[in-house]
Amino acid sequence: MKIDPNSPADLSAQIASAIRDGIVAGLLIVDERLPSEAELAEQFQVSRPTVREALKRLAAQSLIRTQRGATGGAFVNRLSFEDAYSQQVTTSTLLLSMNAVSFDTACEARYALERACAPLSAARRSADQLATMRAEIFRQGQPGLTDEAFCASDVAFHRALVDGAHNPVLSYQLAGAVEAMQPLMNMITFTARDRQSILALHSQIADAIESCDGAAAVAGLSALEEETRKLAADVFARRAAKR
Amino acid sequence: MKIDPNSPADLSAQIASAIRDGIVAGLLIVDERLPSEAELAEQFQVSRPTVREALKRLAAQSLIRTQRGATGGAFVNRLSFEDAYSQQVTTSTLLLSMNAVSFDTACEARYALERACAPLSAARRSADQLATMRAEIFRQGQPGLTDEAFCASDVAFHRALVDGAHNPVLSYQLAGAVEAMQPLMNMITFTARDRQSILALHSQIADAIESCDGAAAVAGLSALEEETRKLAADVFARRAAKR
DNA sequence: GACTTTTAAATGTCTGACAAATGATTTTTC
DNA sequence: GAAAAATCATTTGTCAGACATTTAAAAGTC
Repeated sequence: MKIDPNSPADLSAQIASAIRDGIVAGLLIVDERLPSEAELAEQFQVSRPTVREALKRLAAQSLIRTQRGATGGAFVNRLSFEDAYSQQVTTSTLLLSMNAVSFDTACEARYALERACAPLSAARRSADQLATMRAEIFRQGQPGLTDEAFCASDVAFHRALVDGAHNPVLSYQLAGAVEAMQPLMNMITFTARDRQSILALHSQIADAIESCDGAAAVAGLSALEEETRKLAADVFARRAAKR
Repeated sequence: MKIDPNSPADLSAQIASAIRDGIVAGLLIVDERLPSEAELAEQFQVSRPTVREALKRLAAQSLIRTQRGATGGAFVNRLSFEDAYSQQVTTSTLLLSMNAVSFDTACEARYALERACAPLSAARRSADQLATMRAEIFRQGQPGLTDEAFCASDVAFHRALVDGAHNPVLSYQLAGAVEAMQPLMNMITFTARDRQSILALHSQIADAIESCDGAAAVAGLSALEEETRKLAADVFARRAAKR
C-alpha cells in the first residue's frame, strides 16, 4: 500500500483510499487490527494528525472502529446491516432533497421496489411483521394524530411489509427508498378523508399479506401508489393556485 | 449547534454529527460555506485538529467539499447521484462480503428488484440503453472472454436495463444490488454451455424490452434468476464434493 | 486599461506534548 | 498460594503553535 506525495489529492484522502482498498479487496479482514497511528505515520511517511484524519474518514463510513488503551487501536469493522441502513437512509434522504427529485419520481421508485417485495413477503411474513402492520394501521386510525406521526407510522407499516420478505439484503436496499420518502410525504397535509382511504388500502394490503396472496398485495400497493400520487398532485396544485 | 464535552464520544464525532444534522435539517444549504476551521474551533471550544477530523468525516460522506486559498473553506456539497452510486456500491459490496450473505439471498434480492424495473424499462427505454444491451450481449458471445470480463459485461447489461427505466432514484437504489453481486458471481466458473444459455436469456430480455413487453422481460428475468441459482448451486455442490 | 506583483486568508501538514483509557504486569496483602 | 491493589506501558484523544501551499483579491506598474 503506497501513496503518492506529489498527487494533488490530500494525503489523508489517499491514505484512507489505500486502506479502504485493502479492506474491500480482502487484504484486511474483519476484526484485524491496523498498525498503530504512529506506525502508520512511519509507514506512509506522514505525521500522525494526517494518519488520524485518514482514519476518521474510514470511521465515518463504519469501515473501522477505534479503541483506546493498551490493546487498543483501529480495527476493521464488520459492517452491520444496521450501520448500512442508517448510512443508506441519510444518503438517500439528502440525495432526494438536494437534487430536486420530483415527488412522482421518488414515489414511482419506492412503490416499484415495494411491489418487488410483496410476493416474497406474502409467502414468508411471520406473525411478528403482521402484528406490526396491524398495530400501525390501528395507530393511523387514532384521531388527533399529527401529520408527522401519521407519516412515521406509514413508514413503519411499509418497513414491516418489506421485512416480511425475510431477506436482509432486500430490507437494506429498501430502507433508503422508503425512509427517504418521508420528508416528501411530510409536505402533504392529510385530511381525515385522505387518511381513511389510505387506511383502507393498508388494511387491504395487510389482508393480502396475511392470506399469502402476493398478487393482491401488489395490486393494493399499486392502488396506494395511485392514491398517494393523486394526493400529492392535489396538494401541489392547490399550492400553485394560491400564488 | 452545541456539543457535550463530557460525552464519552469523540469530540470530532460529535462535531461531525452536529454539522451533519444541520445539513440534513436544511439549516445549512447547498454551496453554503461553513465557518473557517479556526472559527469552528472557537465556536465549539476545541482545537483546530479536532475540527479538521470532524470535517474529514463529513468529507468522507461527500457531505462537504473543501477548497484551499483565499476564498476557500468547507462548503456544503450537493450530493450527486454519481457520488451516491459509488458509496452505495462500496457499502453493499462490503455488506455482502462481511456478513456471510448466501448467494441465494443476494440473488433473490437482486432479481426481485430488477423485475421491479423491467416494466418501466420496457415502457421507456431509449435507443441508447437498447444499444448498450445488444453490445454487451455481443461481447458476452465472444470466445476467449475471461470469467471476470463476462461478469463485468453482465453487470453492464443489467445496469443498462435498469437505467432504461429513466428513474434516477431507481438506478441509484439498484446500483448496489447489481454491482455488489459481482464478487459473488466471480466465484462461479462459466462453461461455454452456461454462457450460451445466459446469452439466450439476455437476448430474450432485450427483445422483450425492445418490443415494450414488460411482462416478457419479467419472465426472462425470472428464468435468468433460476438459471443463475442453478449454476451457483452446481458450483457449490461440486466444491463441497471435492473435499 | 491590461498586466504583474503583493498580500491576506484559508486549508494542508508537521512537531511535540499531555491527557485519558485500558489491558498487562508487578507488588502487596491476607 | 491466591486475591487484591498498585504500577506500568501502550494507544488513542486532544491541544498549541508553527510553517507550507494555494488561491483570489488588492495594489502597484507600465
